Formats: sequence, C-alpha cells, structure tokens
Amino acid sequence: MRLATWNVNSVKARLPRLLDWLAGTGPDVVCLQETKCPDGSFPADEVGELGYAVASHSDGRWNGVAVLSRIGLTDVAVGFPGEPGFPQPEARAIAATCAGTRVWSIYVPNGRTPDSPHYRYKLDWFAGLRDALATELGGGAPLAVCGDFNVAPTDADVWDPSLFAESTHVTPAERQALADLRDLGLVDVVPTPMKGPHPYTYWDYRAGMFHQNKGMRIDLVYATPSLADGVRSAYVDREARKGKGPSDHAPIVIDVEPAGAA
DNA sequence: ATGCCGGATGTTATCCGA
Repeated sequence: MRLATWNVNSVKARLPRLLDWLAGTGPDVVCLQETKCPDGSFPADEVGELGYAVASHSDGRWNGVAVLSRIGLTDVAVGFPGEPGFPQPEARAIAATCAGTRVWSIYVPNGRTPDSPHYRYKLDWFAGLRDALATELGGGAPLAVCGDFNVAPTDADVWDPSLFAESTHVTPAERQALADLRDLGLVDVVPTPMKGPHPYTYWDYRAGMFHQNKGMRIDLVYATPSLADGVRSAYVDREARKGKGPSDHAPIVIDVEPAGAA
C-alpha cells in the first residue's frame, strides 16, 4: 500500500497540482489537510476520475480534512467523541478504514502563541485525540494517524530553534502531547528528506524559505507497530513544493507491506 | 534554479497560517 499525507492549503487552489500529483505518484490512500472547502464542494468527481473514493469533513473557510482511497473506504468517522472546539468543533479529524488499515487524517490547531486561548485549545485537542485513539487501538487493527500535527518533535526539526524561543510548535507541553500519543504504542514513521539532513515538510512562503531549506518537520505519520514494521520506504516529496502555485507543505509518501508479507 | 506570501471572504481590508 502506498500511503500519503499532504496539507494542500486549499484543495480548490491546489486542484490542478493535486490531480497531477495523484496521477504521477499513484498513492492508494491519501490524507489531506486544510482543504478549506465548504461542505459539499470537495472536488470528488475530479479525483473520482482517477479512481479515488473520498471522505471529506469541512467547516467552510478554514480547516477541512479528507481521506482519498482507491483500495476501499469504509467506516468513515468525522471528528471524535468529546472533540474540543474553539468554541465550536472544527473540521480537524476524519478516519476511515482502507483495506483493513484504519487511517486518520488530522489537522491539529495551530495554537497561535503560548499565551493564547488557542494554545490551550491545541493541548486540549491533543488530549481528546489521545483518548479517542486509545479506544480505537483496543481493536488491534493496523492504524496510522497522518497529518499536520503543528508540532516539531525535536529542535532538529526546526531550521533555527533560537527563533522559536517564545513560539508555539516547540514548547515542552506540545512535545509532551506527541509523547503521550507515542505512549499509546504509536511509532513516528520518519521520512527520508530528498535534500539536506532534515525531513522538513513545511516551508513558509515568505522570504525564499524553501530555496534556503529553512523549514520545519510538523507533518507526521504515527503508526501502530503492526503497520510501521511493514514500512519499506518513506520520503518527503519536496518536488511537490517546487514550481508555480505550490502548497507551503510537501507530501509524505510511505510504501508499506501488509502485516505478514515477506 | 526551488526565488523573496498566499488563500479565504467579500470588508478592494482583514483574518489566518507557524
């Protein structure tokens, strides 16, 4: 199975690039974040022509997550029980089963600044996610939580940690929230960078950050050992960050063999 | 070259992102 995750920063603005990328990369399952499309406006017909079924969760101007699959898409769950809101619940999580693998696409709240109510919301959201995953993991199926976690796991995952001294994405509490997910038994599937030593997945649009490779690793795949043990390759597709009209995030592409395969 | 912010709404400004 080829599994991918990509924060597209508007599926409408990115549609031509998304379709080209799907056709060229051929993922079986794709998690999307920041689709930014109102309910019912996801371009399901266009991706359907490439063989993908779509499960989408939207709330209008911002946020929005989806799962695309060409190997089956069942048991779709939108959000999760007890999901915190700001103040209303937002479209930040969707899950589906694809050929026996449980796949979550998540878009964690940004947090804005550490003294913002949005930061407390971010931590509460992580705690709710952890509880929801703990329930699902009891089932024992291979599972992957894919998406924009909006936390750099270590200082090596930020191009200049000193610039983030007073910022979100690197605070101990946010990194503890990631550790709490790993404590459920989930494994960080770290992709290979296509350039440089760091598997960054995000580069700000401004000031030539991409061409200077000043990025962050904030898009993650957390998988059960039953899935992670089958991973044969994982890479950041930085080619998708180049050229005209890219998202500010690059996709992660993972090839995984089913449990029990040679 | 990968190149100096972009997408959304709809306020031709403002919010959001990390």
